[in-house]
Amino acid sequence: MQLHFHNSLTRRKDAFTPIDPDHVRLYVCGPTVYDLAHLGNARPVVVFDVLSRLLRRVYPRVTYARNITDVDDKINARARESGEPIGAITARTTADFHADMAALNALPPDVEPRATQYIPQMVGMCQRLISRGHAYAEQGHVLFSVGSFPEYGSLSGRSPDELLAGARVEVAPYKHDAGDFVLWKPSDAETPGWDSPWGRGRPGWHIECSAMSEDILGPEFDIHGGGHDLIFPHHENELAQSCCANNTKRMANYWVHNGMLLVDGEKMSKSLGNFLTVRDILGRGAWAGEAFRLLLLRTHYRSALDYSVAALEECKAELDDFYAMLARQAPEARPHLGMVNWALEPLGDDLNTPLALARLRDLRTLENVANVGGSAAAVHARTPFPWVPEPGEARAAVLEVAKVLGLLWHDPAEWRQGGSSDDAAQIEAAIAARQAARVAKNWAEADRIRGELTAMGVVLEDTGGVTTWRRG
RNA sequence: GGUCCGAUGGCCGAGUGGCUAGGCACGGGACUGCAAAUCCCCCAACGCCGGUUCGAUUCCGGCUCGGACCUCCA
Repeated sequence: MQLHFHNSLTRRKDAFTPIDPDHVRLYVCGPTVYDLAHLGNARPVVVFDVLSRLLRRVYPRVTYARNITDVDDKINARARESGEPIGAITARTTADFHADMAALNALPPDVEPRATQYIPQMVGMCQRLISRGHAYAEQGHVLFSVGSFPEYGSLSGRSPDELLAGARVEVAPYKHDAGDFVLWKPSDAETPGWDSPWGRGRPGWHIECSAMSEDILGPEFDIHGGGHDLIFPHHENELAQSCCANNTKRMANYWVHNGMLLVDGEKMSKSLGNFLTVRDILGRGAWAGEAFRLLLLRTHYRSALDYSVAALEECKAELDDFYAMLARQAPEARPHLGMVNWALEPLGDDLNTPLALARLRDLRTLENVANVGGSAAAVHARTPFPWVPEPGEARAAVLEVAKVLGLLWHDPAEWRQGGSSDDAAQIEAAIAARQAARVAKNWAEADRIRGELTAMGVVLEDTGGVTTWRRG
């Protein structure tokens, strides 16, 4: 399967050619751990989770690295405000992040480096940059010299002149040039710091990503991912730091950026204060994590996505339909490789998850038709050939495709009947009583029992002579 | 102000130089004792103005509106 990705470097969709086809290397910018993850933070995690699953399906070996930034002035500020020690803040927030992302079924990356473990590498990178003439030390700071790197601005499509013209901050006195950015900065006694050739200090502009990606993936790797808002200055600076320190051309060959999550048409961000945490969503019920994951995947990753509760509930209803199919008895079967590949094919075209989901629905319809009856003429018109599966075959294909999307991981019975499960026996007894009434053609009694169950929030489904139930 | 991205039916959302996805909602039907579940059918769209073309929702230009970035940001 030939993959294609939109590459921010070239601003077009490029065929993906790994540096080493036997080992694909992916780096994604992870969280700064000072607060709970909000919905916007979850988007890149889920998007690149699908990307990494796809890569693993296509290539024999994939290394996916995603950092934890646990040294940052936002963390320092939070510690000052709350009085909580920095280490406690970062440890707790990291654990919360892991739990929240697991609830979205995002697999852990292969490597999850922490900035505090890479201070020597960052210092070393600063030294290399200075010795190569790309950085200078001034008043305890180390600054990157933008003028030393003619390609600066190529990722974000800006010329250095434009960048200076648009600069809206005052130029610090220790900068030789207004566009220069801080790689290392001094720490006072109250601020965390490490010894360095320039005195006690701490990392500046996300040099940790450059140091860690080089250490783990090498000076040049395949894909660098993150949110669209990171292109400038974050990734532009990373690229400059890494290329100049390592004397390489690109750092990463493909730069992949996800669009922003919006709420009421505006970016969800901590600085705007309009954010909802992942935990807020998860609190809506056991279904909410998967519903939110589906919500993220039903829009193409590069588009803006406007969050709403109505959309989340629509996703829940759609998952109900999938789990209704999965809960039905069907023989074990092997997935039909041709149909699975047909459904997954859109993912190779710049991760077109909405189209893959449309095909997943078609596979669901085929299973329903095989199981419950009906016609699938409309589906057959779309599929590569009119596949008429035996019961269980399309179901197996659905699960295979869902694995790459990271969906449908719940137990179907648990999804449908979970929650307050202590009344399950009572419900089963009522269903048996109703069935007896139906056999006796005592419709009034059968409907009375069904009415009682409806009042309890239980929905009956009499499919194929078998009565199953779910919570409505 | 500069750079970039987007605008598709009631809502969400793919895609394509002609054959015009999919979902939700609405309406109709099949099935069912009645429902539910399931299946089928129907519905309706490409922001505005020009240009290129036999033909434009798709390509080009302009405009309007929305969003992102311009040294905190996923």
